[in-house]
Amino acid sequence: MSRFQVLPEAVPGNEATLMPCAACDVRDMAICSVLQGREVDRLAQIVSRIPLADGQSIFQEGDEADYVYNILEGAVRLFKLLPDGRRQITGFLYSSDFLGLALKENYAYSAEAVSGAVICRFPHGKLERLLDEFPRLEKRLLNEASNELIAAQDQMLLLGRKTAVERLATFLSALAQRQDALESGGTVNLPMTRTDIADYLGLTIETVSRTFTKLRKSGVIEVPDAHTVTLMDLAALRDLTEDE
Amino acid sequence: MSRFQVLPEAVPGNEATLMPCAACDVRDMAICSVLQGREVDRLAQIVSRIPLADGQSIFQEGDEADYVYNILEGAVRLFKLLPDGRRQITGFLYSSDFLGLALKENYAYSAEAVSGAVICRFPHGKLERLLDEFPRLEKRLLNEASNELIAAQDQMLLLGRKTAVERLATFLSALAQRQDALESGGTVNLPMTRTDIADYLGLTIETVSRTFTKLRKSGVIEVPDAHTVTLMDLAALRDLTEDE
DNA sequence: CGAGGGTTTGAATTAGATCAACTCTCGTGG
DNA sequence: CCACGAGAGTTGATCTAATTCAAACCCTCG
Repeated sequence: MSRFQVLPEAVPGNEATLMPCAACDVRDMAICSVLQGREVDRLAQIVSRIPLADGQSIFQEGDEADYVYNILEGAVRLFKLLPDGRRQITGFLYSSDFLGLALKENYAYSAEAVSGAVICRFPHGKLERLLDEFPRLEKRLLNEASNELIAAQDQMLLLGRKTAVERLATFLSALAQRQDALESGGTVNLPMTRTDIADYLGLTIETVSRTFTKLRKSGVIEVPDAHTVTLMDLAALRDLTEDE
Repeated sequence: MSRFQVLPEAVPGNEATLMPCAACDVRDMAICSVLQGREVDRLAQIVSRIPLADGQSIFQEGDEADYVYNILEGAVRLFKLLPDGRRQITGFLYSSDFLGLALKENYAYSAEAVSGAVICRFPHGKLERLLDEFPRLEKRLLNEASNELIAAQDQMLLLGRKTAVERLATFLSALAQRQDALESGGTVNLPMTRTDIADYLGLTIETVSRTFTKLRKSGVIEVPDAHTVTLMDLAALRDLTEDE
């Protein structure tokens, strides 16, 4: 993979490089995994690998939806803004996630790199044609959309009805799941800032900070640095989510 | 249609009746609209028309997802519960809406009739087979899922960042859209209770009631009865949503 | 060493929740 | 025909979880 790596100093220019999908890190996890043998060659011809600077915009709400993406590395945030600047982050994407499910002619939300993001870009129109050719790909997307919808409903429950402690516990618990930190003592990486977490959980940055402190003082987590959480008592954390 | 009408007194028994899709009220709006000519006959063989008593459960979160549905008449609510009873309504469905997009083996949420609901039931497995046969149907579902995801993100913005007035204005404005009440003076029907609205908007029933009063006193709406809203100033209502 | 993000902590404020009446239907039955 | 009760909605008084305002406290990096 490293020979396709675009060096950090190349980032500002934002140059895309062609990439043989066969060598891709997320080949077996992303939507591409439903393609077999030579089928991926078709994909390889239409994708570009794009490294992003932290904070860099991928697209903005309202832009023409010309491309869809796979996340190869790092983290990405999706969000919507109100005219006065209030922001709601509707999701974080990590490596192997697909970006571009919810779209019509234009993107319904904005997307930005959080940290260390490298993405794989597909022209939307060409992907549509591939969908007709490979029904398995379409099935996979429908399945992906179904998962997204379930996650969205969980998030609505969180935003509409959960307390600050329940929100943060749910967030950390889901991250732990995603990062296979499945037992106490495990460690979870938070690539995003407290402001991002606040805008994702429908809270203010101060409340997020205070809630971290509360969890820390109650012995459920430790926070060696702002972007690392050690799970001291995963069962207790799960209890705090109030999920069944 | 009337000859397929199951009379109200038959509701408690919940009996399903076969139904020729050709005569269906929502034939041209629901997902069925992508099927042509004789294709719908295949559908007709696997569907049942089921009238529901108000408040009746369609399925519960965790149930095996054996069926998917179209709403033929009336309104349906989808919701999730926390163990202590807090409820978040994740959406209302109305006639021609599809129910069953977000599912794996089991339903991820519960569904109940709100009022006057009549639904059309498909065995999940048989629909899956139809999907393979009619790619257009699958495309339509993917498109439907995309719309749902966009709506879900709007709702996250509402729940995470909007004030009570903004939430109610957004809700009423969306209902007006759906019911083609596109100008001031138009009237909107609210099939659900204040409790339902509260659980949808992430508020309490008292706050919903006070917010209705506020909108009424400011001359934006009139409320002839609890289930009817007259739009006195649709532009002002739209402004209050804070959407662009 | 000093500047500027990002984060934490404290004190004061407030939007919305909670608690508590009270009203308005509407259906039931004496 | 009217009394009654139950469910749904409204309104008022009080409370509180989270926000807002304010001030430090890191770090890292030039």
